[in-house]
Amino acid sequence: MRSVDAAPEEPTTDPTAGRGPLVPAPDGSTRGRILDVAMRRFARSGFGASVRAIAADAGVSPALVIHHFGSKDKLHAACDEYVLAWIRDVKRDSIGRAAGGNLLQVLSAADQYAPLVGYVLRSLQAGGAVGREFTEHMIADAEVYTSEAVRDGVVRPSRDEAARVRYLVYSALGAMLLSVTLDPPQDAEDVTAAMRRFMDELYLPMLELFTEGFLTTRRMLDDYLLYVPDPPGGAQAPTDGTPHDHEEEP
Amino acid sequence: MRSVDAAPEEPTTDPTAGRGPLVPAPDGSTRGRILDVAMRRFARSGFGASVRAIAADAGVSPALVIHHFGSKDKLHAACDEYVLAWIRDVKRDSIGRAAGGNLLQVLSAADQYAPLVGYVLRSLQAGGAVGREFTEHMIADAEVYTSEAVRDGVVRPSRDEAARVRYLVYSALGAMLLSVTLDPPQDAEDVTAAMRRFMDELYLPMLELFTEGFLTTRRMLDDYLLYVPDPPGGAQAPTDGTPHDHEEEP
DNA sequence: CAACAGACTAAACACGTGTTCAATCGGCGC
DNA sequence: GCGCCGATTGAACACGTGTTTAGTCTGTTG
Repeated sequence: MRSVDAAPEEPTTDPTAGRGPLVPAPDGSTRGRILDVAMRRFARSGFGASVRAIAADAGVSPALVIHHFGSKDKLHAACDEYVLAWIRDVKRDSIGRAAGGNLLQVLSAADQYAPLVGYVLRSLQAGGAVGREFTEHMIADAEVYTSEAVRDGVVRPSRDEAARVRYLVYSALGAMLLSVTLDPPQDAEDVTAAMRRFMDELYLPMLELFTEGFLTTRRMLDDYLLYVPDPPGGAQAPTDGTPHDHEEEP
Repeated sequence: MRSVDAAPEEPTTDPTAGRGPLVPAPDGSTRGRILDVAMRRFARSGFGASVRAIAADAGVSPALVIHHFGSKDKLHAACDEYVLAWIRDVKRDSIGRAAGGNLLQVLSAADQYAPLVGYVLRSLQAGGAVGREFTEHMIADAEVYTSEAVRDGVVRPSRDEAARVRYLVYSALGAMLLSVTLDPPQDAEDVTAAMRRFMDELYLPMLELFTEGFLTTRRMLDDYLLYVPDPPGGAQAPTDGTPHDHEEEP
């Protein structure tokens, strides 16, 4: 019997409610519910969250979560799989609609993804498997998008496409991570709001940098290219042949 | 950023080679020794390191470190002060020599700073006071340097200088943090080596982006500038929260 | 019904943690 | 000598942790 004398919280239930799409409805099983609240608790409090806290969230005894998952580490691993599957779903769906572009934007756009985003950030912070895999996903996607954009002529080619993509993803992801780490939202559920705020504030400088650059002179780049053995890829970049509007201010 | 304007010789320059005054010599006192090893242990193992481990490193009993510092939290605070003072010293010294430029570069150049760098990274990771203050230092410095560079005509002006500086610092710091988090050096003492490797690998795309930009068309930037209330001109901060949420294009 | 299986729990176990306590040791002033 | 005080310690305390154990309950199957 699940009388559970004191279950003060767990207002977050109502699993199959008229929620938006793409939130995995936990099946009726207790195991599924534990998995769901564990993932949310990890997202909110970090992976140091105690088994007892998770059990309380789910309204069960600590022994039961061990009974179902074997150990806390295995529960952690199960949560990792859970959010990776969730991410795959979101990605597949966002490919369907023309949204395409940036997974980060899609995720931060809807509050329903707050636990997902929180979990990913926690994993990035801890150097966990989910963080690593998420980064690889983003790099792989960005590689496709940039190569298309280069082909279409809206993005400049690079002397080392792989390195550029890695740099861009690391910068974007790292800046975001640093921002929410140094200035965390008081209500831990508002991580998506914090991300939107971050984007709103820093979108202009990013756009400026991407279209106008930062330096006015090519000297640093040319000097670097001069004395450094050229990078691996055979991809050549414009030396002077491709004229750019770069030369003056509007 | 490595300044390449000089002759094409590898950075054997190493502005701090052969001298040691920039690593604070712990005074003879046991308390000083404990503080020093505690800071190093925190840098190597994170702030979850146990008092017992620190005591073992210092060759004393756990009770003694509590006796000298009152509690683990106070020891943590003392370590924060310790590394902040250290950073101030490094900065003051690096201003003396023409190195000037980037604190990150100076710090990652010399292995003697490995504990300092490690500690700062741990603090950034944990959202601690040192991380926050270090970021503010970097932003303040970058503001000075960029304004000088803009005045000298080697850097383009921005529509929002403060936001740009913040964006650049967050990107650089965040990318670095993410890199060492996702791919940590096995020997935790080699964090400076990992940073140098990171810089070597990603310096080209950064330089490319800074001098040539990323996009070939101004459309995105112009569109953004069109429908967004123009950002404060006089180095002002963004207006407030929720200024212009979702709009639809006409 | 009896028997088995699995969900579930209360209580305890084993361990690591930060911290405290009482007691030494060693030097310095009187 | 005495007395005092800080440095230093081994042992314990109080607590939180993940996990185990023994047991109860419920449902299903023969």
